[in-house]
Amino acid sequence: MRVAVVGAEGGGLLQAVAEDGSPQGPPQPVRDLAAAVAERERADRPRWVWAATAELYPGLLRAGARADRAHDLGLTEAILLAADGRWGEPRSFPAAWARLRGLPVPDDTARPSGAPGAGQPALFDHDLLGLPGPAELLEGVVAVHADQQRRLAGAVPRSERVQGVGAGAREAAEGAGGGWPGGLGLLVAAESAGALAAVEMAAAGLPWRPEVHDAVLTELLGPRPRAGAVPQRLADLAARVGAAFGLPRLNPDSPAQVLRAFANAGTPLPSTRSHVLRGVDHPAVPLLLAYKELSRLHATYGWSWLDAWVAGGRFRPEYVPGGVVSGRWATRGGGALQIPHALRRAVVADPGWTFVVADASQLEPRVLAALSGDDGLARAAAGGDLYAALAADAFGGDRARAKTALLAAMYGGDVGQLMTVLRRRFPAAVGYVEAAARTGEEGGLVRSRLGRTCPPPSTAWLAATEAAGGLGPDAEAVPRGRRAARDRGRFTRNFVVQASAADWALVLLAAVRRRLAGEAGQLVFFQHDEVVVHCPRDDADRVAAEVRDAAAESGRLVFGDTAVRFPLSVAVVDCYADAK
DNA sequence: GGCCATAGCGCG
DNA sequence: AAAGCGCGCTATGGCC
Repeated sequence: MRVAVVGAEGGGLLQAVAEDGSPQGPPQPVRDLAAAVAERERADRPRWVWAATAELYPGLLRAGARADRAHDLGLTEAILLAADGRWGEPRSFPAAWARLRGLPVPDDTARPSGAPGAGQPALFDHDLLGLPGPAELLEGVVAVHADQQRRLAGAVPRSERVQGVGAGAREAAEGAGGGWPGGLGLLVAAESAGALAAVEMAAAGLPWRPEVHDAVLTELLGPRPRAGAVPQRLADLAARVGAAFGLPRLNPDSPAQVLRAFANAGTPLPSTRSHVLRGVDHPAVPLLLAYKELSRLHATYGWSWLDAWVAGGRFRPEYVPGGVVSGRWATRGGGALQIPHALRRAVVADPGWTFVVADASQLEPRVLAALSGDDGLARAAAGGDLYAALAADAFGGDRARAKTALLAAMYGGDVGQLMTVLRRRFPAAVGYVEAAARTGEEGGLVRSRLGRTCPPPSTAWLAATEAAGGLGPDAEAVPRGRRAARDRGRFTRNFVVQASAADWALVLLAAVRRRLAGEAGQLVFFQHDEVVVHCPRDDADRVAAEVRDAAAESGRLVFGDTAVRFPLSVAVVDCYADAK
């Protein structure tokens, strides 16, 4: 059971549609959309079909209407277009509808920034679309949904549709148990569930104690300075860095000035990166390293961040599901996915509540094992410490070398000998990523386990590689083209692993969300391979068990029958900093 | 004044 | 030990 929905001046329109998108009754006008949605949710638990979860759901949720399932037309359109190699085309609902009707396609307009909920974006305003009213808007939602269901039914997992995929990739994919387990349906459902979770997490907020944050800053930087002033500790360090060079006016934030200072001191450096500085013997180095670390903390997550992003004891980032090409999430403002470990002290559960923090251990190598169907790697991934098992199996017990080799296989580093060992012992796994790299170098497309598709090469890339292969290329064109090809190979090599890991994590998130429905506990954070649930202390053990079950469920749904395990490390802690 | 590229580093 | 992948964010510094 599906119900298409559009909002209109507080009320809205609902219309039941079948699985294939055909209407199953007349449009039903409602005066109070949230009340109508809540009632229908209780009665039928339908899948809500709407233009964009991020636009419609926050208001519904605020008014008390929680949705269990959705079909987000914009997110689905993006997945379908990408699967066809059509990356640059606008993917919003209005764009999809315009394409369907053969009308000029509007650009994807950026959502206005600002406080969540403030100023409703006009993206789906019927006036802007030149439409007579919400009835026509509903017609569009129904039509685009039906079209997407047709395209989803036709999106058969056949890798030969992918340009440039060599036989190796095809065999590797099929050897793993056959491409996408259920077409793109699972991906689309998980993407929409993720969008619901994102809105709910933004509404719940991550518990955040401003006084603890302030105490951490004060301990590291000195007391909060007046607006615009530099904290004492930073001013001291900057002065001492300057003194070490005999340059009192040196600005440590300026790489150019710092490079000049080192050059004048007889130590020319390629850059002022920390790892370069660490190899330099000069009295300014430790001061500079300390300055850089504290300066970053102050600039990015200092008192102004606290003022801007924490209110009422909650940090409310704006998540952007599917914001990364690999399907990982991004955030808009607040830097929620880069919170420094030092500040996780400030993430403290409410009285009587606690956090269940669960993160997937060694997710990407496990994903590679499951993707490639490599028996040896799957054996190593069947237990707790994959790298230790790998080391015992093929690297004479040297865990560090085993880890380096496997990371290089997934990311494209050059580790010479280690790769030879890896290739001999785990031919399917290495073959899988190398086929993906070859496809990328040739300009082809690769896909995640659930069918999320990488972007095609840019026109600049095509120009660079064509210039290198053309007749009488100039001397610089050849290395430039080769470099472009290699760069893209590393991207697609990594894409198949990172994006499949994102598939798994997204399905995990959806499974956790479903298991928590009706419970007191709430998802409050999701970071690539990690979920955080805020729950009453008495529920923590049950929540931890649910999260573990959700991980096993995600493994089955995404990878089917595999020996590979996806263990979670689960911590029940009152403070986020105490997890792992 | 705003815009943009670059450098650098936080997270996974 | 560092580097290979994906991001967001800030400061600098050149440009219009």
